[in-house]
Amino acid sequence: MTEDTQSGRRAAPASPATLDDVARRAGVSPATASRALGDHPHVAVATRARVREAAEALDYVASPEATRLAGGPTGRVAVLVPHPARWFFGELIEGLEAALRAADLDLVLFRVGGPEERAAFFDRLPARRKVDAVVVLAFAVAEDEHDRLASLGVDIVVAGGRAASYPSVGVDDHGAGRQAMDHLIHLGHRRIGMIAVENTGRLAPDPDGRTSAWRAALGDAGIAPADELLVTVPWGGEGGADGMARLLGLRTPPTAVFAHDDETALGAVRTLRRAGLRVPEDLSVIGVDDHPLAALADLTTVAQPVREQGRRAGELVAAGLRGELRERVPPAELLPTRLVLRRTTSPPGAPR
Amino acid sequence: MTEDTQSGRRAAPASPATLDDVARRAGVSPATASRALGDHPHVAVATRARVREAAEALDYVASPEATRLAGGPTGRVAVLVPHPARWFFGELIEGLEAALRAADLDLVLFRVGGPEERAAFFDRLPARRKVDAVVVLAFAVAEDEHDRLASLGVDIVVAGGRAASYPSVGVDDHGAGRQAMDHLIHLGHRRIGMIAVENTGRLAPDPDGRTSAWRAALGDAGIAPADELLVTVPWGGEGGADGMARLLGLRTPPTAVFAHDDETALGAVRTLRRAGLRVPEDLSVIGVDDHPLAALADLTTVAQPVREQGRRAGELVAAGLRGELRERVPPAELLPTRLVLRRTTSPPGAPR
DNA sequence: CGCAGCATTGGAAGCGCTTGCGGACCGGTG
DNA sequence: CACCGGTCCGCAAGCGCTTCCAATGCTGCG
Repeated sequence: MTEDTQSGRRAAPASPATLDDVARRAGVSPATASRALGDHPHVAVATRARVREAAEALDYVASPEATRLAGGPTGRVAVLVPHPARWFFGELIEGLEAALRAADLDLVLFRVGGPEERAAFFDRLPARRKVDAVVVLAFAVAEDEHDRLASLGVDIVVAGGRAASYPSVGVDDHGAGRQAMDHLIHLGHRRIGMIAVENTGRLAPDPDGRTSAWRAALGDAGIAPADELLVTVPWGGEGGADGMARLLGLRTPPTAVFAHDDETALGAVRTLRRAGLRVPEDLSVIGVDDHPLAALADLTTVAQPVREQGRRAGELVAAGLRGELRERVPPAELLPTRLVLRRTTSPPGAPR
Repeated sequence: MTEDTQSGRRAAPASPATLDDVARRAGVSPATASRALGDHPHVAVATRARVREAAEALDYVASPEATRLAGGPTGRVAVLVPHPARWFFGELIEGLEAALRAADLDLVLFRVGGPEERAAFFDRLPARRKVDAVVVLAFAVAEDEHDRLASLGVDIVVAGGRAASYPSVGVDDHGAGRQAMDHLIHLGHRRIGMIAVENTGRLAPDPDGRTSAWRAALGDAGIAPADELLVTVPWGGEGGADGMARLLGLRTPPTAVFAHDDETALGAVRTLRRAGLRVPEDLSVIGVDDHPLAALADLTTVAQPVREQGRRAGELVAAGLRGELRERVPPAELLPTRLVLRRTTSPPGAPR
């Protein structure tokens, strides 16, 4: 901390160039400089160029604080994520980050995982006065939370799911579920179990999409959905393992299982392996997501473009901030999902 | 946009209470209000209380922009992360977020994954003037990058690895590697392969830690490390699968393999399964991390407290910002790793 | 050739908060 | 009783940038 070496002046950070510096260097007033840099109309091209040059030369970066204080946007968007460490959310974040970066927006992360964290966020609203928009990652916003969010007075977009009152981009969970179920049914399965995950903290905007698909697909195939075949577990591999164990404990276990997601499915597979059952010969398993490790486990699944969902959401935010899509009805974009055949599904009671 | 209802002033979001409002309500000057709220000395207790009340009543939140503009800190810390979607980084982020939130600091995420992204970041330095500190997540900062970072003029902390010039918190990679290797050697393995991962983008502050452990452990056991047993692959399950395939292609394949991390190990396991080999009967595999899915695959591994590393780094940042640890030598905290025995390792050529 | 009309640009007023400076007051001291 | 050293508190000057308003200089049309 005592290295004010070179020429006595500290490194750049001590006093970054200000707009005034740029203006002076370009030989214009700060007002004009501001307009030039901000791409405002009514600035001569030559002037604009000169200012740009000066800014460049001085390595100028506007102080976001001052900009904001004076009425401009903050250039920041809050991202509310339940579980940053889970693959699904991580992908969403990556996509989002790419889009936001392209739009020159900063991503401020807020975790809203457990109930307390979540309550704390909506209560204290730490993002208040700090961002231009907020992106909600795959969780349903409750009525009261909706109000709190509204009090931020900024645009809101949902990624990784649908939401009634906000623009959103996600996949058709019910449709994805149908793809999985139809595959199983086409293979000839009649007794199909479902491992759903608990909706703690009201995760997933469309919590029942996949489960309802299970029910609907069965119904359409003329099979009465037996309630005992639907088990609900905590999210994760362990949950999936437990769920599978419960299913195996039934008088007549299913011949195939549709797991809410790949990690749950992987857990189910472990239980089967440990029980000495072969997959898919003895029991088929299918998940949703196309998690990278699902490929390693040769898990058949319904893939969804997660990163893409994040990216689109980011673009939506950027567009909104640019003033576009302002008056339009909240668009709900649905990206396509597709069945990925691997080796955990096969006709019942038959190898291959 | 046309609801300027009540007495001409917009709804709450449009005009949050300002310090002036608070001051007026408390019957003092803004200056005093500021001091009262800021816990400055020389403010009568009664006054302070009155201001506090007023602030409370008005649901006042200082405008961070104004605060900062007037000289305060930004209350934000930049987090540089290569791959947000990978489990390791996700965990790091979760831990970091928790610590920063506790310190009332916002987390601004910057991805520095691919070479271009990385160059872009260090070139444009989008975090400039926007944060009070930066946390580097598990990648080695190059010389020139170091300089750029320094030009930000803020504290820097490394999480998930070691770094010569910055305070850091991570694990002893070499030590972790030794734990894995020693386990294999104790089991009686002599011919042990290593699947290392490419250090693209100069990831991992201590890129050679685990590999050097492989070499050292072998040497200490009186075994000459055969170069053919060391294969380097791109990070990920597929890489691990390829690496294993290469190892199997050797004239004399190893009887055990130490994979750089769990995902790589999982890939190796798949190759073995597909080759019809049994794990661990025919070949033992061990990884590092204790990825949640490693448990599902019954993978033996060396666990490292990832989230904890993030948390500690966050605390370090907070402490630094509070002015503590200012003059101390950059501390390099090393958290403990531990061997987690599961079912992918056993004595060579012998089940169980 | 004169004037309206528009493109440009500068002046200046803040945005909301922190703080140096100094005034008003109070109790204590010589 | 005048004066000193504090304690409290208000004034006002910015922090760096945006934007309203007005001023300037041209251009083009009647």
